[in-house]
Amino acid sequence: MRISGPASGYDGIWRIVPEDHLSDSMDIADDATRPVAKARGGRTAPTIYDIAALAGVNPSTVSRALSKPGRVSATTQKKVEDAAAQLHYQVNVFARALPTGRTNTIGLIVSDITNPAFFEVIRGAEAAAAERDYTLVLAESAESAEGELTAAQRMLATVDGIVLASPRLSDEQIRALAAQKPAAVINRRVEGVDSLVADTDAGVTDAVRHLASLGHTSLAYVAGPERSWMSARRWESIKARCDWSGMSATVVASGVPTLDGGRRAAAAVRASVATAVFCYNDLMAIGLMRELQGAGVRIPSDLSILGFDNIFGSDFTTPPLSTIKSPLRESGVAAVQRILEELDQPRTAFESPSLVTELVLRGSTGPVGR
Amino acid sequence: MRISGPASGYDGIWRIVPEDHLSDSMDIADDATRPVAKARGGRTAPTIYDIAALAGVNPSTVSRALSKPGRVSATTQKKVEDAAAQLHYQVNVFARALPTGRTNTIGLIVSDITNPAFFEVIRGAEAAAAERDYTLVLAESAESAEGELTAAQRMLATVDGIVLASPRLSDEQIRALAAQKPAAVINRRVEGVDSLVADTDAGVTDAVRHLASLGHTSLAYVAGPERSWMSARRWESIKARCDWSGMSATVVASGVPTLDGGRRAAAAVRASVATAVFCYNDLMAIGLMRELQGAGVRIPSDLSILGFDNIFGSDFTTPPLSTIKSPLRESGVAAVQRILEELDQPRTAFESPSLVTELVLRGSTGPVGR
DNA sequence: TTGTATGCGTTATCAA
DNA sequence: TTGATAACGCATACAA
Repeated sequence: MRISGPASGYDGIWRIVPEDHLSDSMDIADDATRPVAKARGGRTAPTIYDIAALAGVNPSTVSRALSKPGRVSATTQKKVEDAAAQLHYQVNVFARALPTGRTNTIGLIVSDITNPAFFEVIRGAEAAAAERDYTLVLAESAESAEGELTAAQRMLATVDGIVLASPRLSDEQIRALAAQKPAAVINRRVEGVDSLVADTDAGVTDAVRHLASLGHTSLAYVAGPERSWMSARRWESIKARCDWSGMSATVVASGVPTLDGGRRAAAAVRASVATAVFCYNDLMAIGLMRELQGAGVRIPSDLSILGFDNIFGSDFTTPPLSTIKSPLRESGVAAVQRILEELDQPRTAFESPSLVTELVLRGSTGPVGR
Repeated sequence: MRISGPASGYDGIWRIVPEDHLSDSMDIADDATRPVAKARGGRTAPTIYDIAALAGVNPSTVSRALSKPGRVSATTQKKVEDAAAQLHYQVNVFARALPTGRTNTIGLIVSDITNPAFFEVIRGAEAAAAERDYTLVLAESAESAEGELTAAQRMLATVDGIVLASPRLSDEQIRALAAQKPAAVINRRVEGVDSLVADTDAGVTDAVRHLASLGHTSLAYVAGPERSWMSARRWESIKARCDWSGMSATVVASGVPTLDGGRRAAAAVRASVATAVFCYNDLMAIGLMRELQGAGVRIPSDLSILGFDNIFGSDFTTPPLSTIKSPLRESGVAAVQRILEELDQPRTAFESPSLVTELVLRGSTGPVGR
């Protein structure tokens, strides 16, 4: 059991501060030396008491003026704002969080911070949060369900709501998390929890049709992690489409959704009869392609390869990777917007936005060889 | 001027939560439903008062037992810990930060969260922070000096120390920041501020020697942002080495340190007489290479290209990029360790660790053509 | 070693 | 509309 104390005060949290989109409303650029609470020089930050004294009103009035505009007369509102500006007042987030429990912060947990697939999810979520003056809080679970749960649990103590991107947790665990604070899940459907899931069928249908037109009749799927809901969905979608088209499809391997996972699937892929292979994501597709090319396999003439997501770098390869693009940014935006909605008025009905995938044809797919 | 209030409560901060390295000391994996402060169900988190009541001691004793081990008798220490464990107690970070001003948090500002070059800096910094039970806080400045200053300024209010990676700020601004709380700078030398800078000469020397042995006599350098201290350093290093070797070297362009910045430098590179070109970073090198290849230039037979950093994806290209690897992770680790040192005992002398670059030869460099 | 009392900066409740 | 005052949870100076 974890207890507090210096040796366990670490809550495993990183934070990221993007450029302030409200910069037009500030002028601190010429003054990097105004006081910060408990700063080095011993100077202390101005409080609402200082503002109150300067404006000639009560501190509680200052609090109202600054946090609940409209609950105070126009004249005192101005007096307070002027005084606050003059003192370079900045609210103490700790003091505010203490009585309210609110931090104007939303958590986002991704499984791997170095996976470019999450770039856009993060940026989308950040933009949606910033739009409403909220702060985004990221978590990395290192592809481990256990790490994910502890990260989420800790995060929950300091955020107003939480977004889980491609979680590895069980449905039950996710529901338990969602019971505590507003939550949303990306890339996975969980009964009873607001879920943002892209329609993979659209992209897969186009991809299979494309492969069929190229003469392929035997496909393979290099699966992602066993616990990945989305990996299962992608396989289902591929299988269904192949059945419909009269093509054969098999799962050849399963592993970590990284470059290395893709490399390790190379042997199994070569052993199969497939002439075209889908990979769970672009990272695996690139790893597979490079491993195969190293062994003399020509892409796409000997084998066609397709990925999912369309990440940074997927067009660096030779040939550039054909892939099924996911609405990553849109998912991040929608998830945060949903949390914000719940925060504004709890218990409103969730209406999932339409999120569609799209086939991006580049060079790694071609006519069936020989 | 910025004032507090709901419409401006956003402090532009994201947070990232990595897997907890202390997971062996906890057992919450089977219990995702214990109370969180101000949770949905209305349940409230246990406080030191609850622990005090259960252990039969005073709350202040609980506080001491949990935050300053050794200042309390062994028996009460155990009583308190047991009670805390039984209640699943988790310290309220806001309440702790209020009187102390300490958050056990260290800030890190990078210019672009999607630049893979920062992956290792981030992971290194995170690891060093986690090692000491500190939390890492990230900031993105979007390559803008102004955004960087506001991000840093805000971050300063909630962290114990700050790390600036490749900052675009002026030396003066950086010093002003460092005057407020412990600070460290990565990839740049700032007088009066602890700086972590890799020795570029080592890698450059090897690279120029390598190019000379391949018959090159005329080099070019595609510079990074004008305000980039490191870009200037790299150019100096290249120029000095070329002078020494009797080779000519020119700066052909300057721009944003991204794929696009590299692409835009293509025309200038073609117009130059150089047969080998260094780029400020791998991102630019890849952008340049792809743009050139699209125009029919063969790499490396028509032109040799070198990058800096050795980022994710730099080996995806054809040919794979030759580059000068930077000690990214080590820089992140060292910067955080330095901050921690300052926090432990202020005003200790700073001893910079040795950080060396290294030439990584791949396929983008070859014998001078024709 | 432990208990008492007070402060940290803000919000919220209640009167005026 | 505004002012006085009591939480919020923890740390700490001081007293015992």
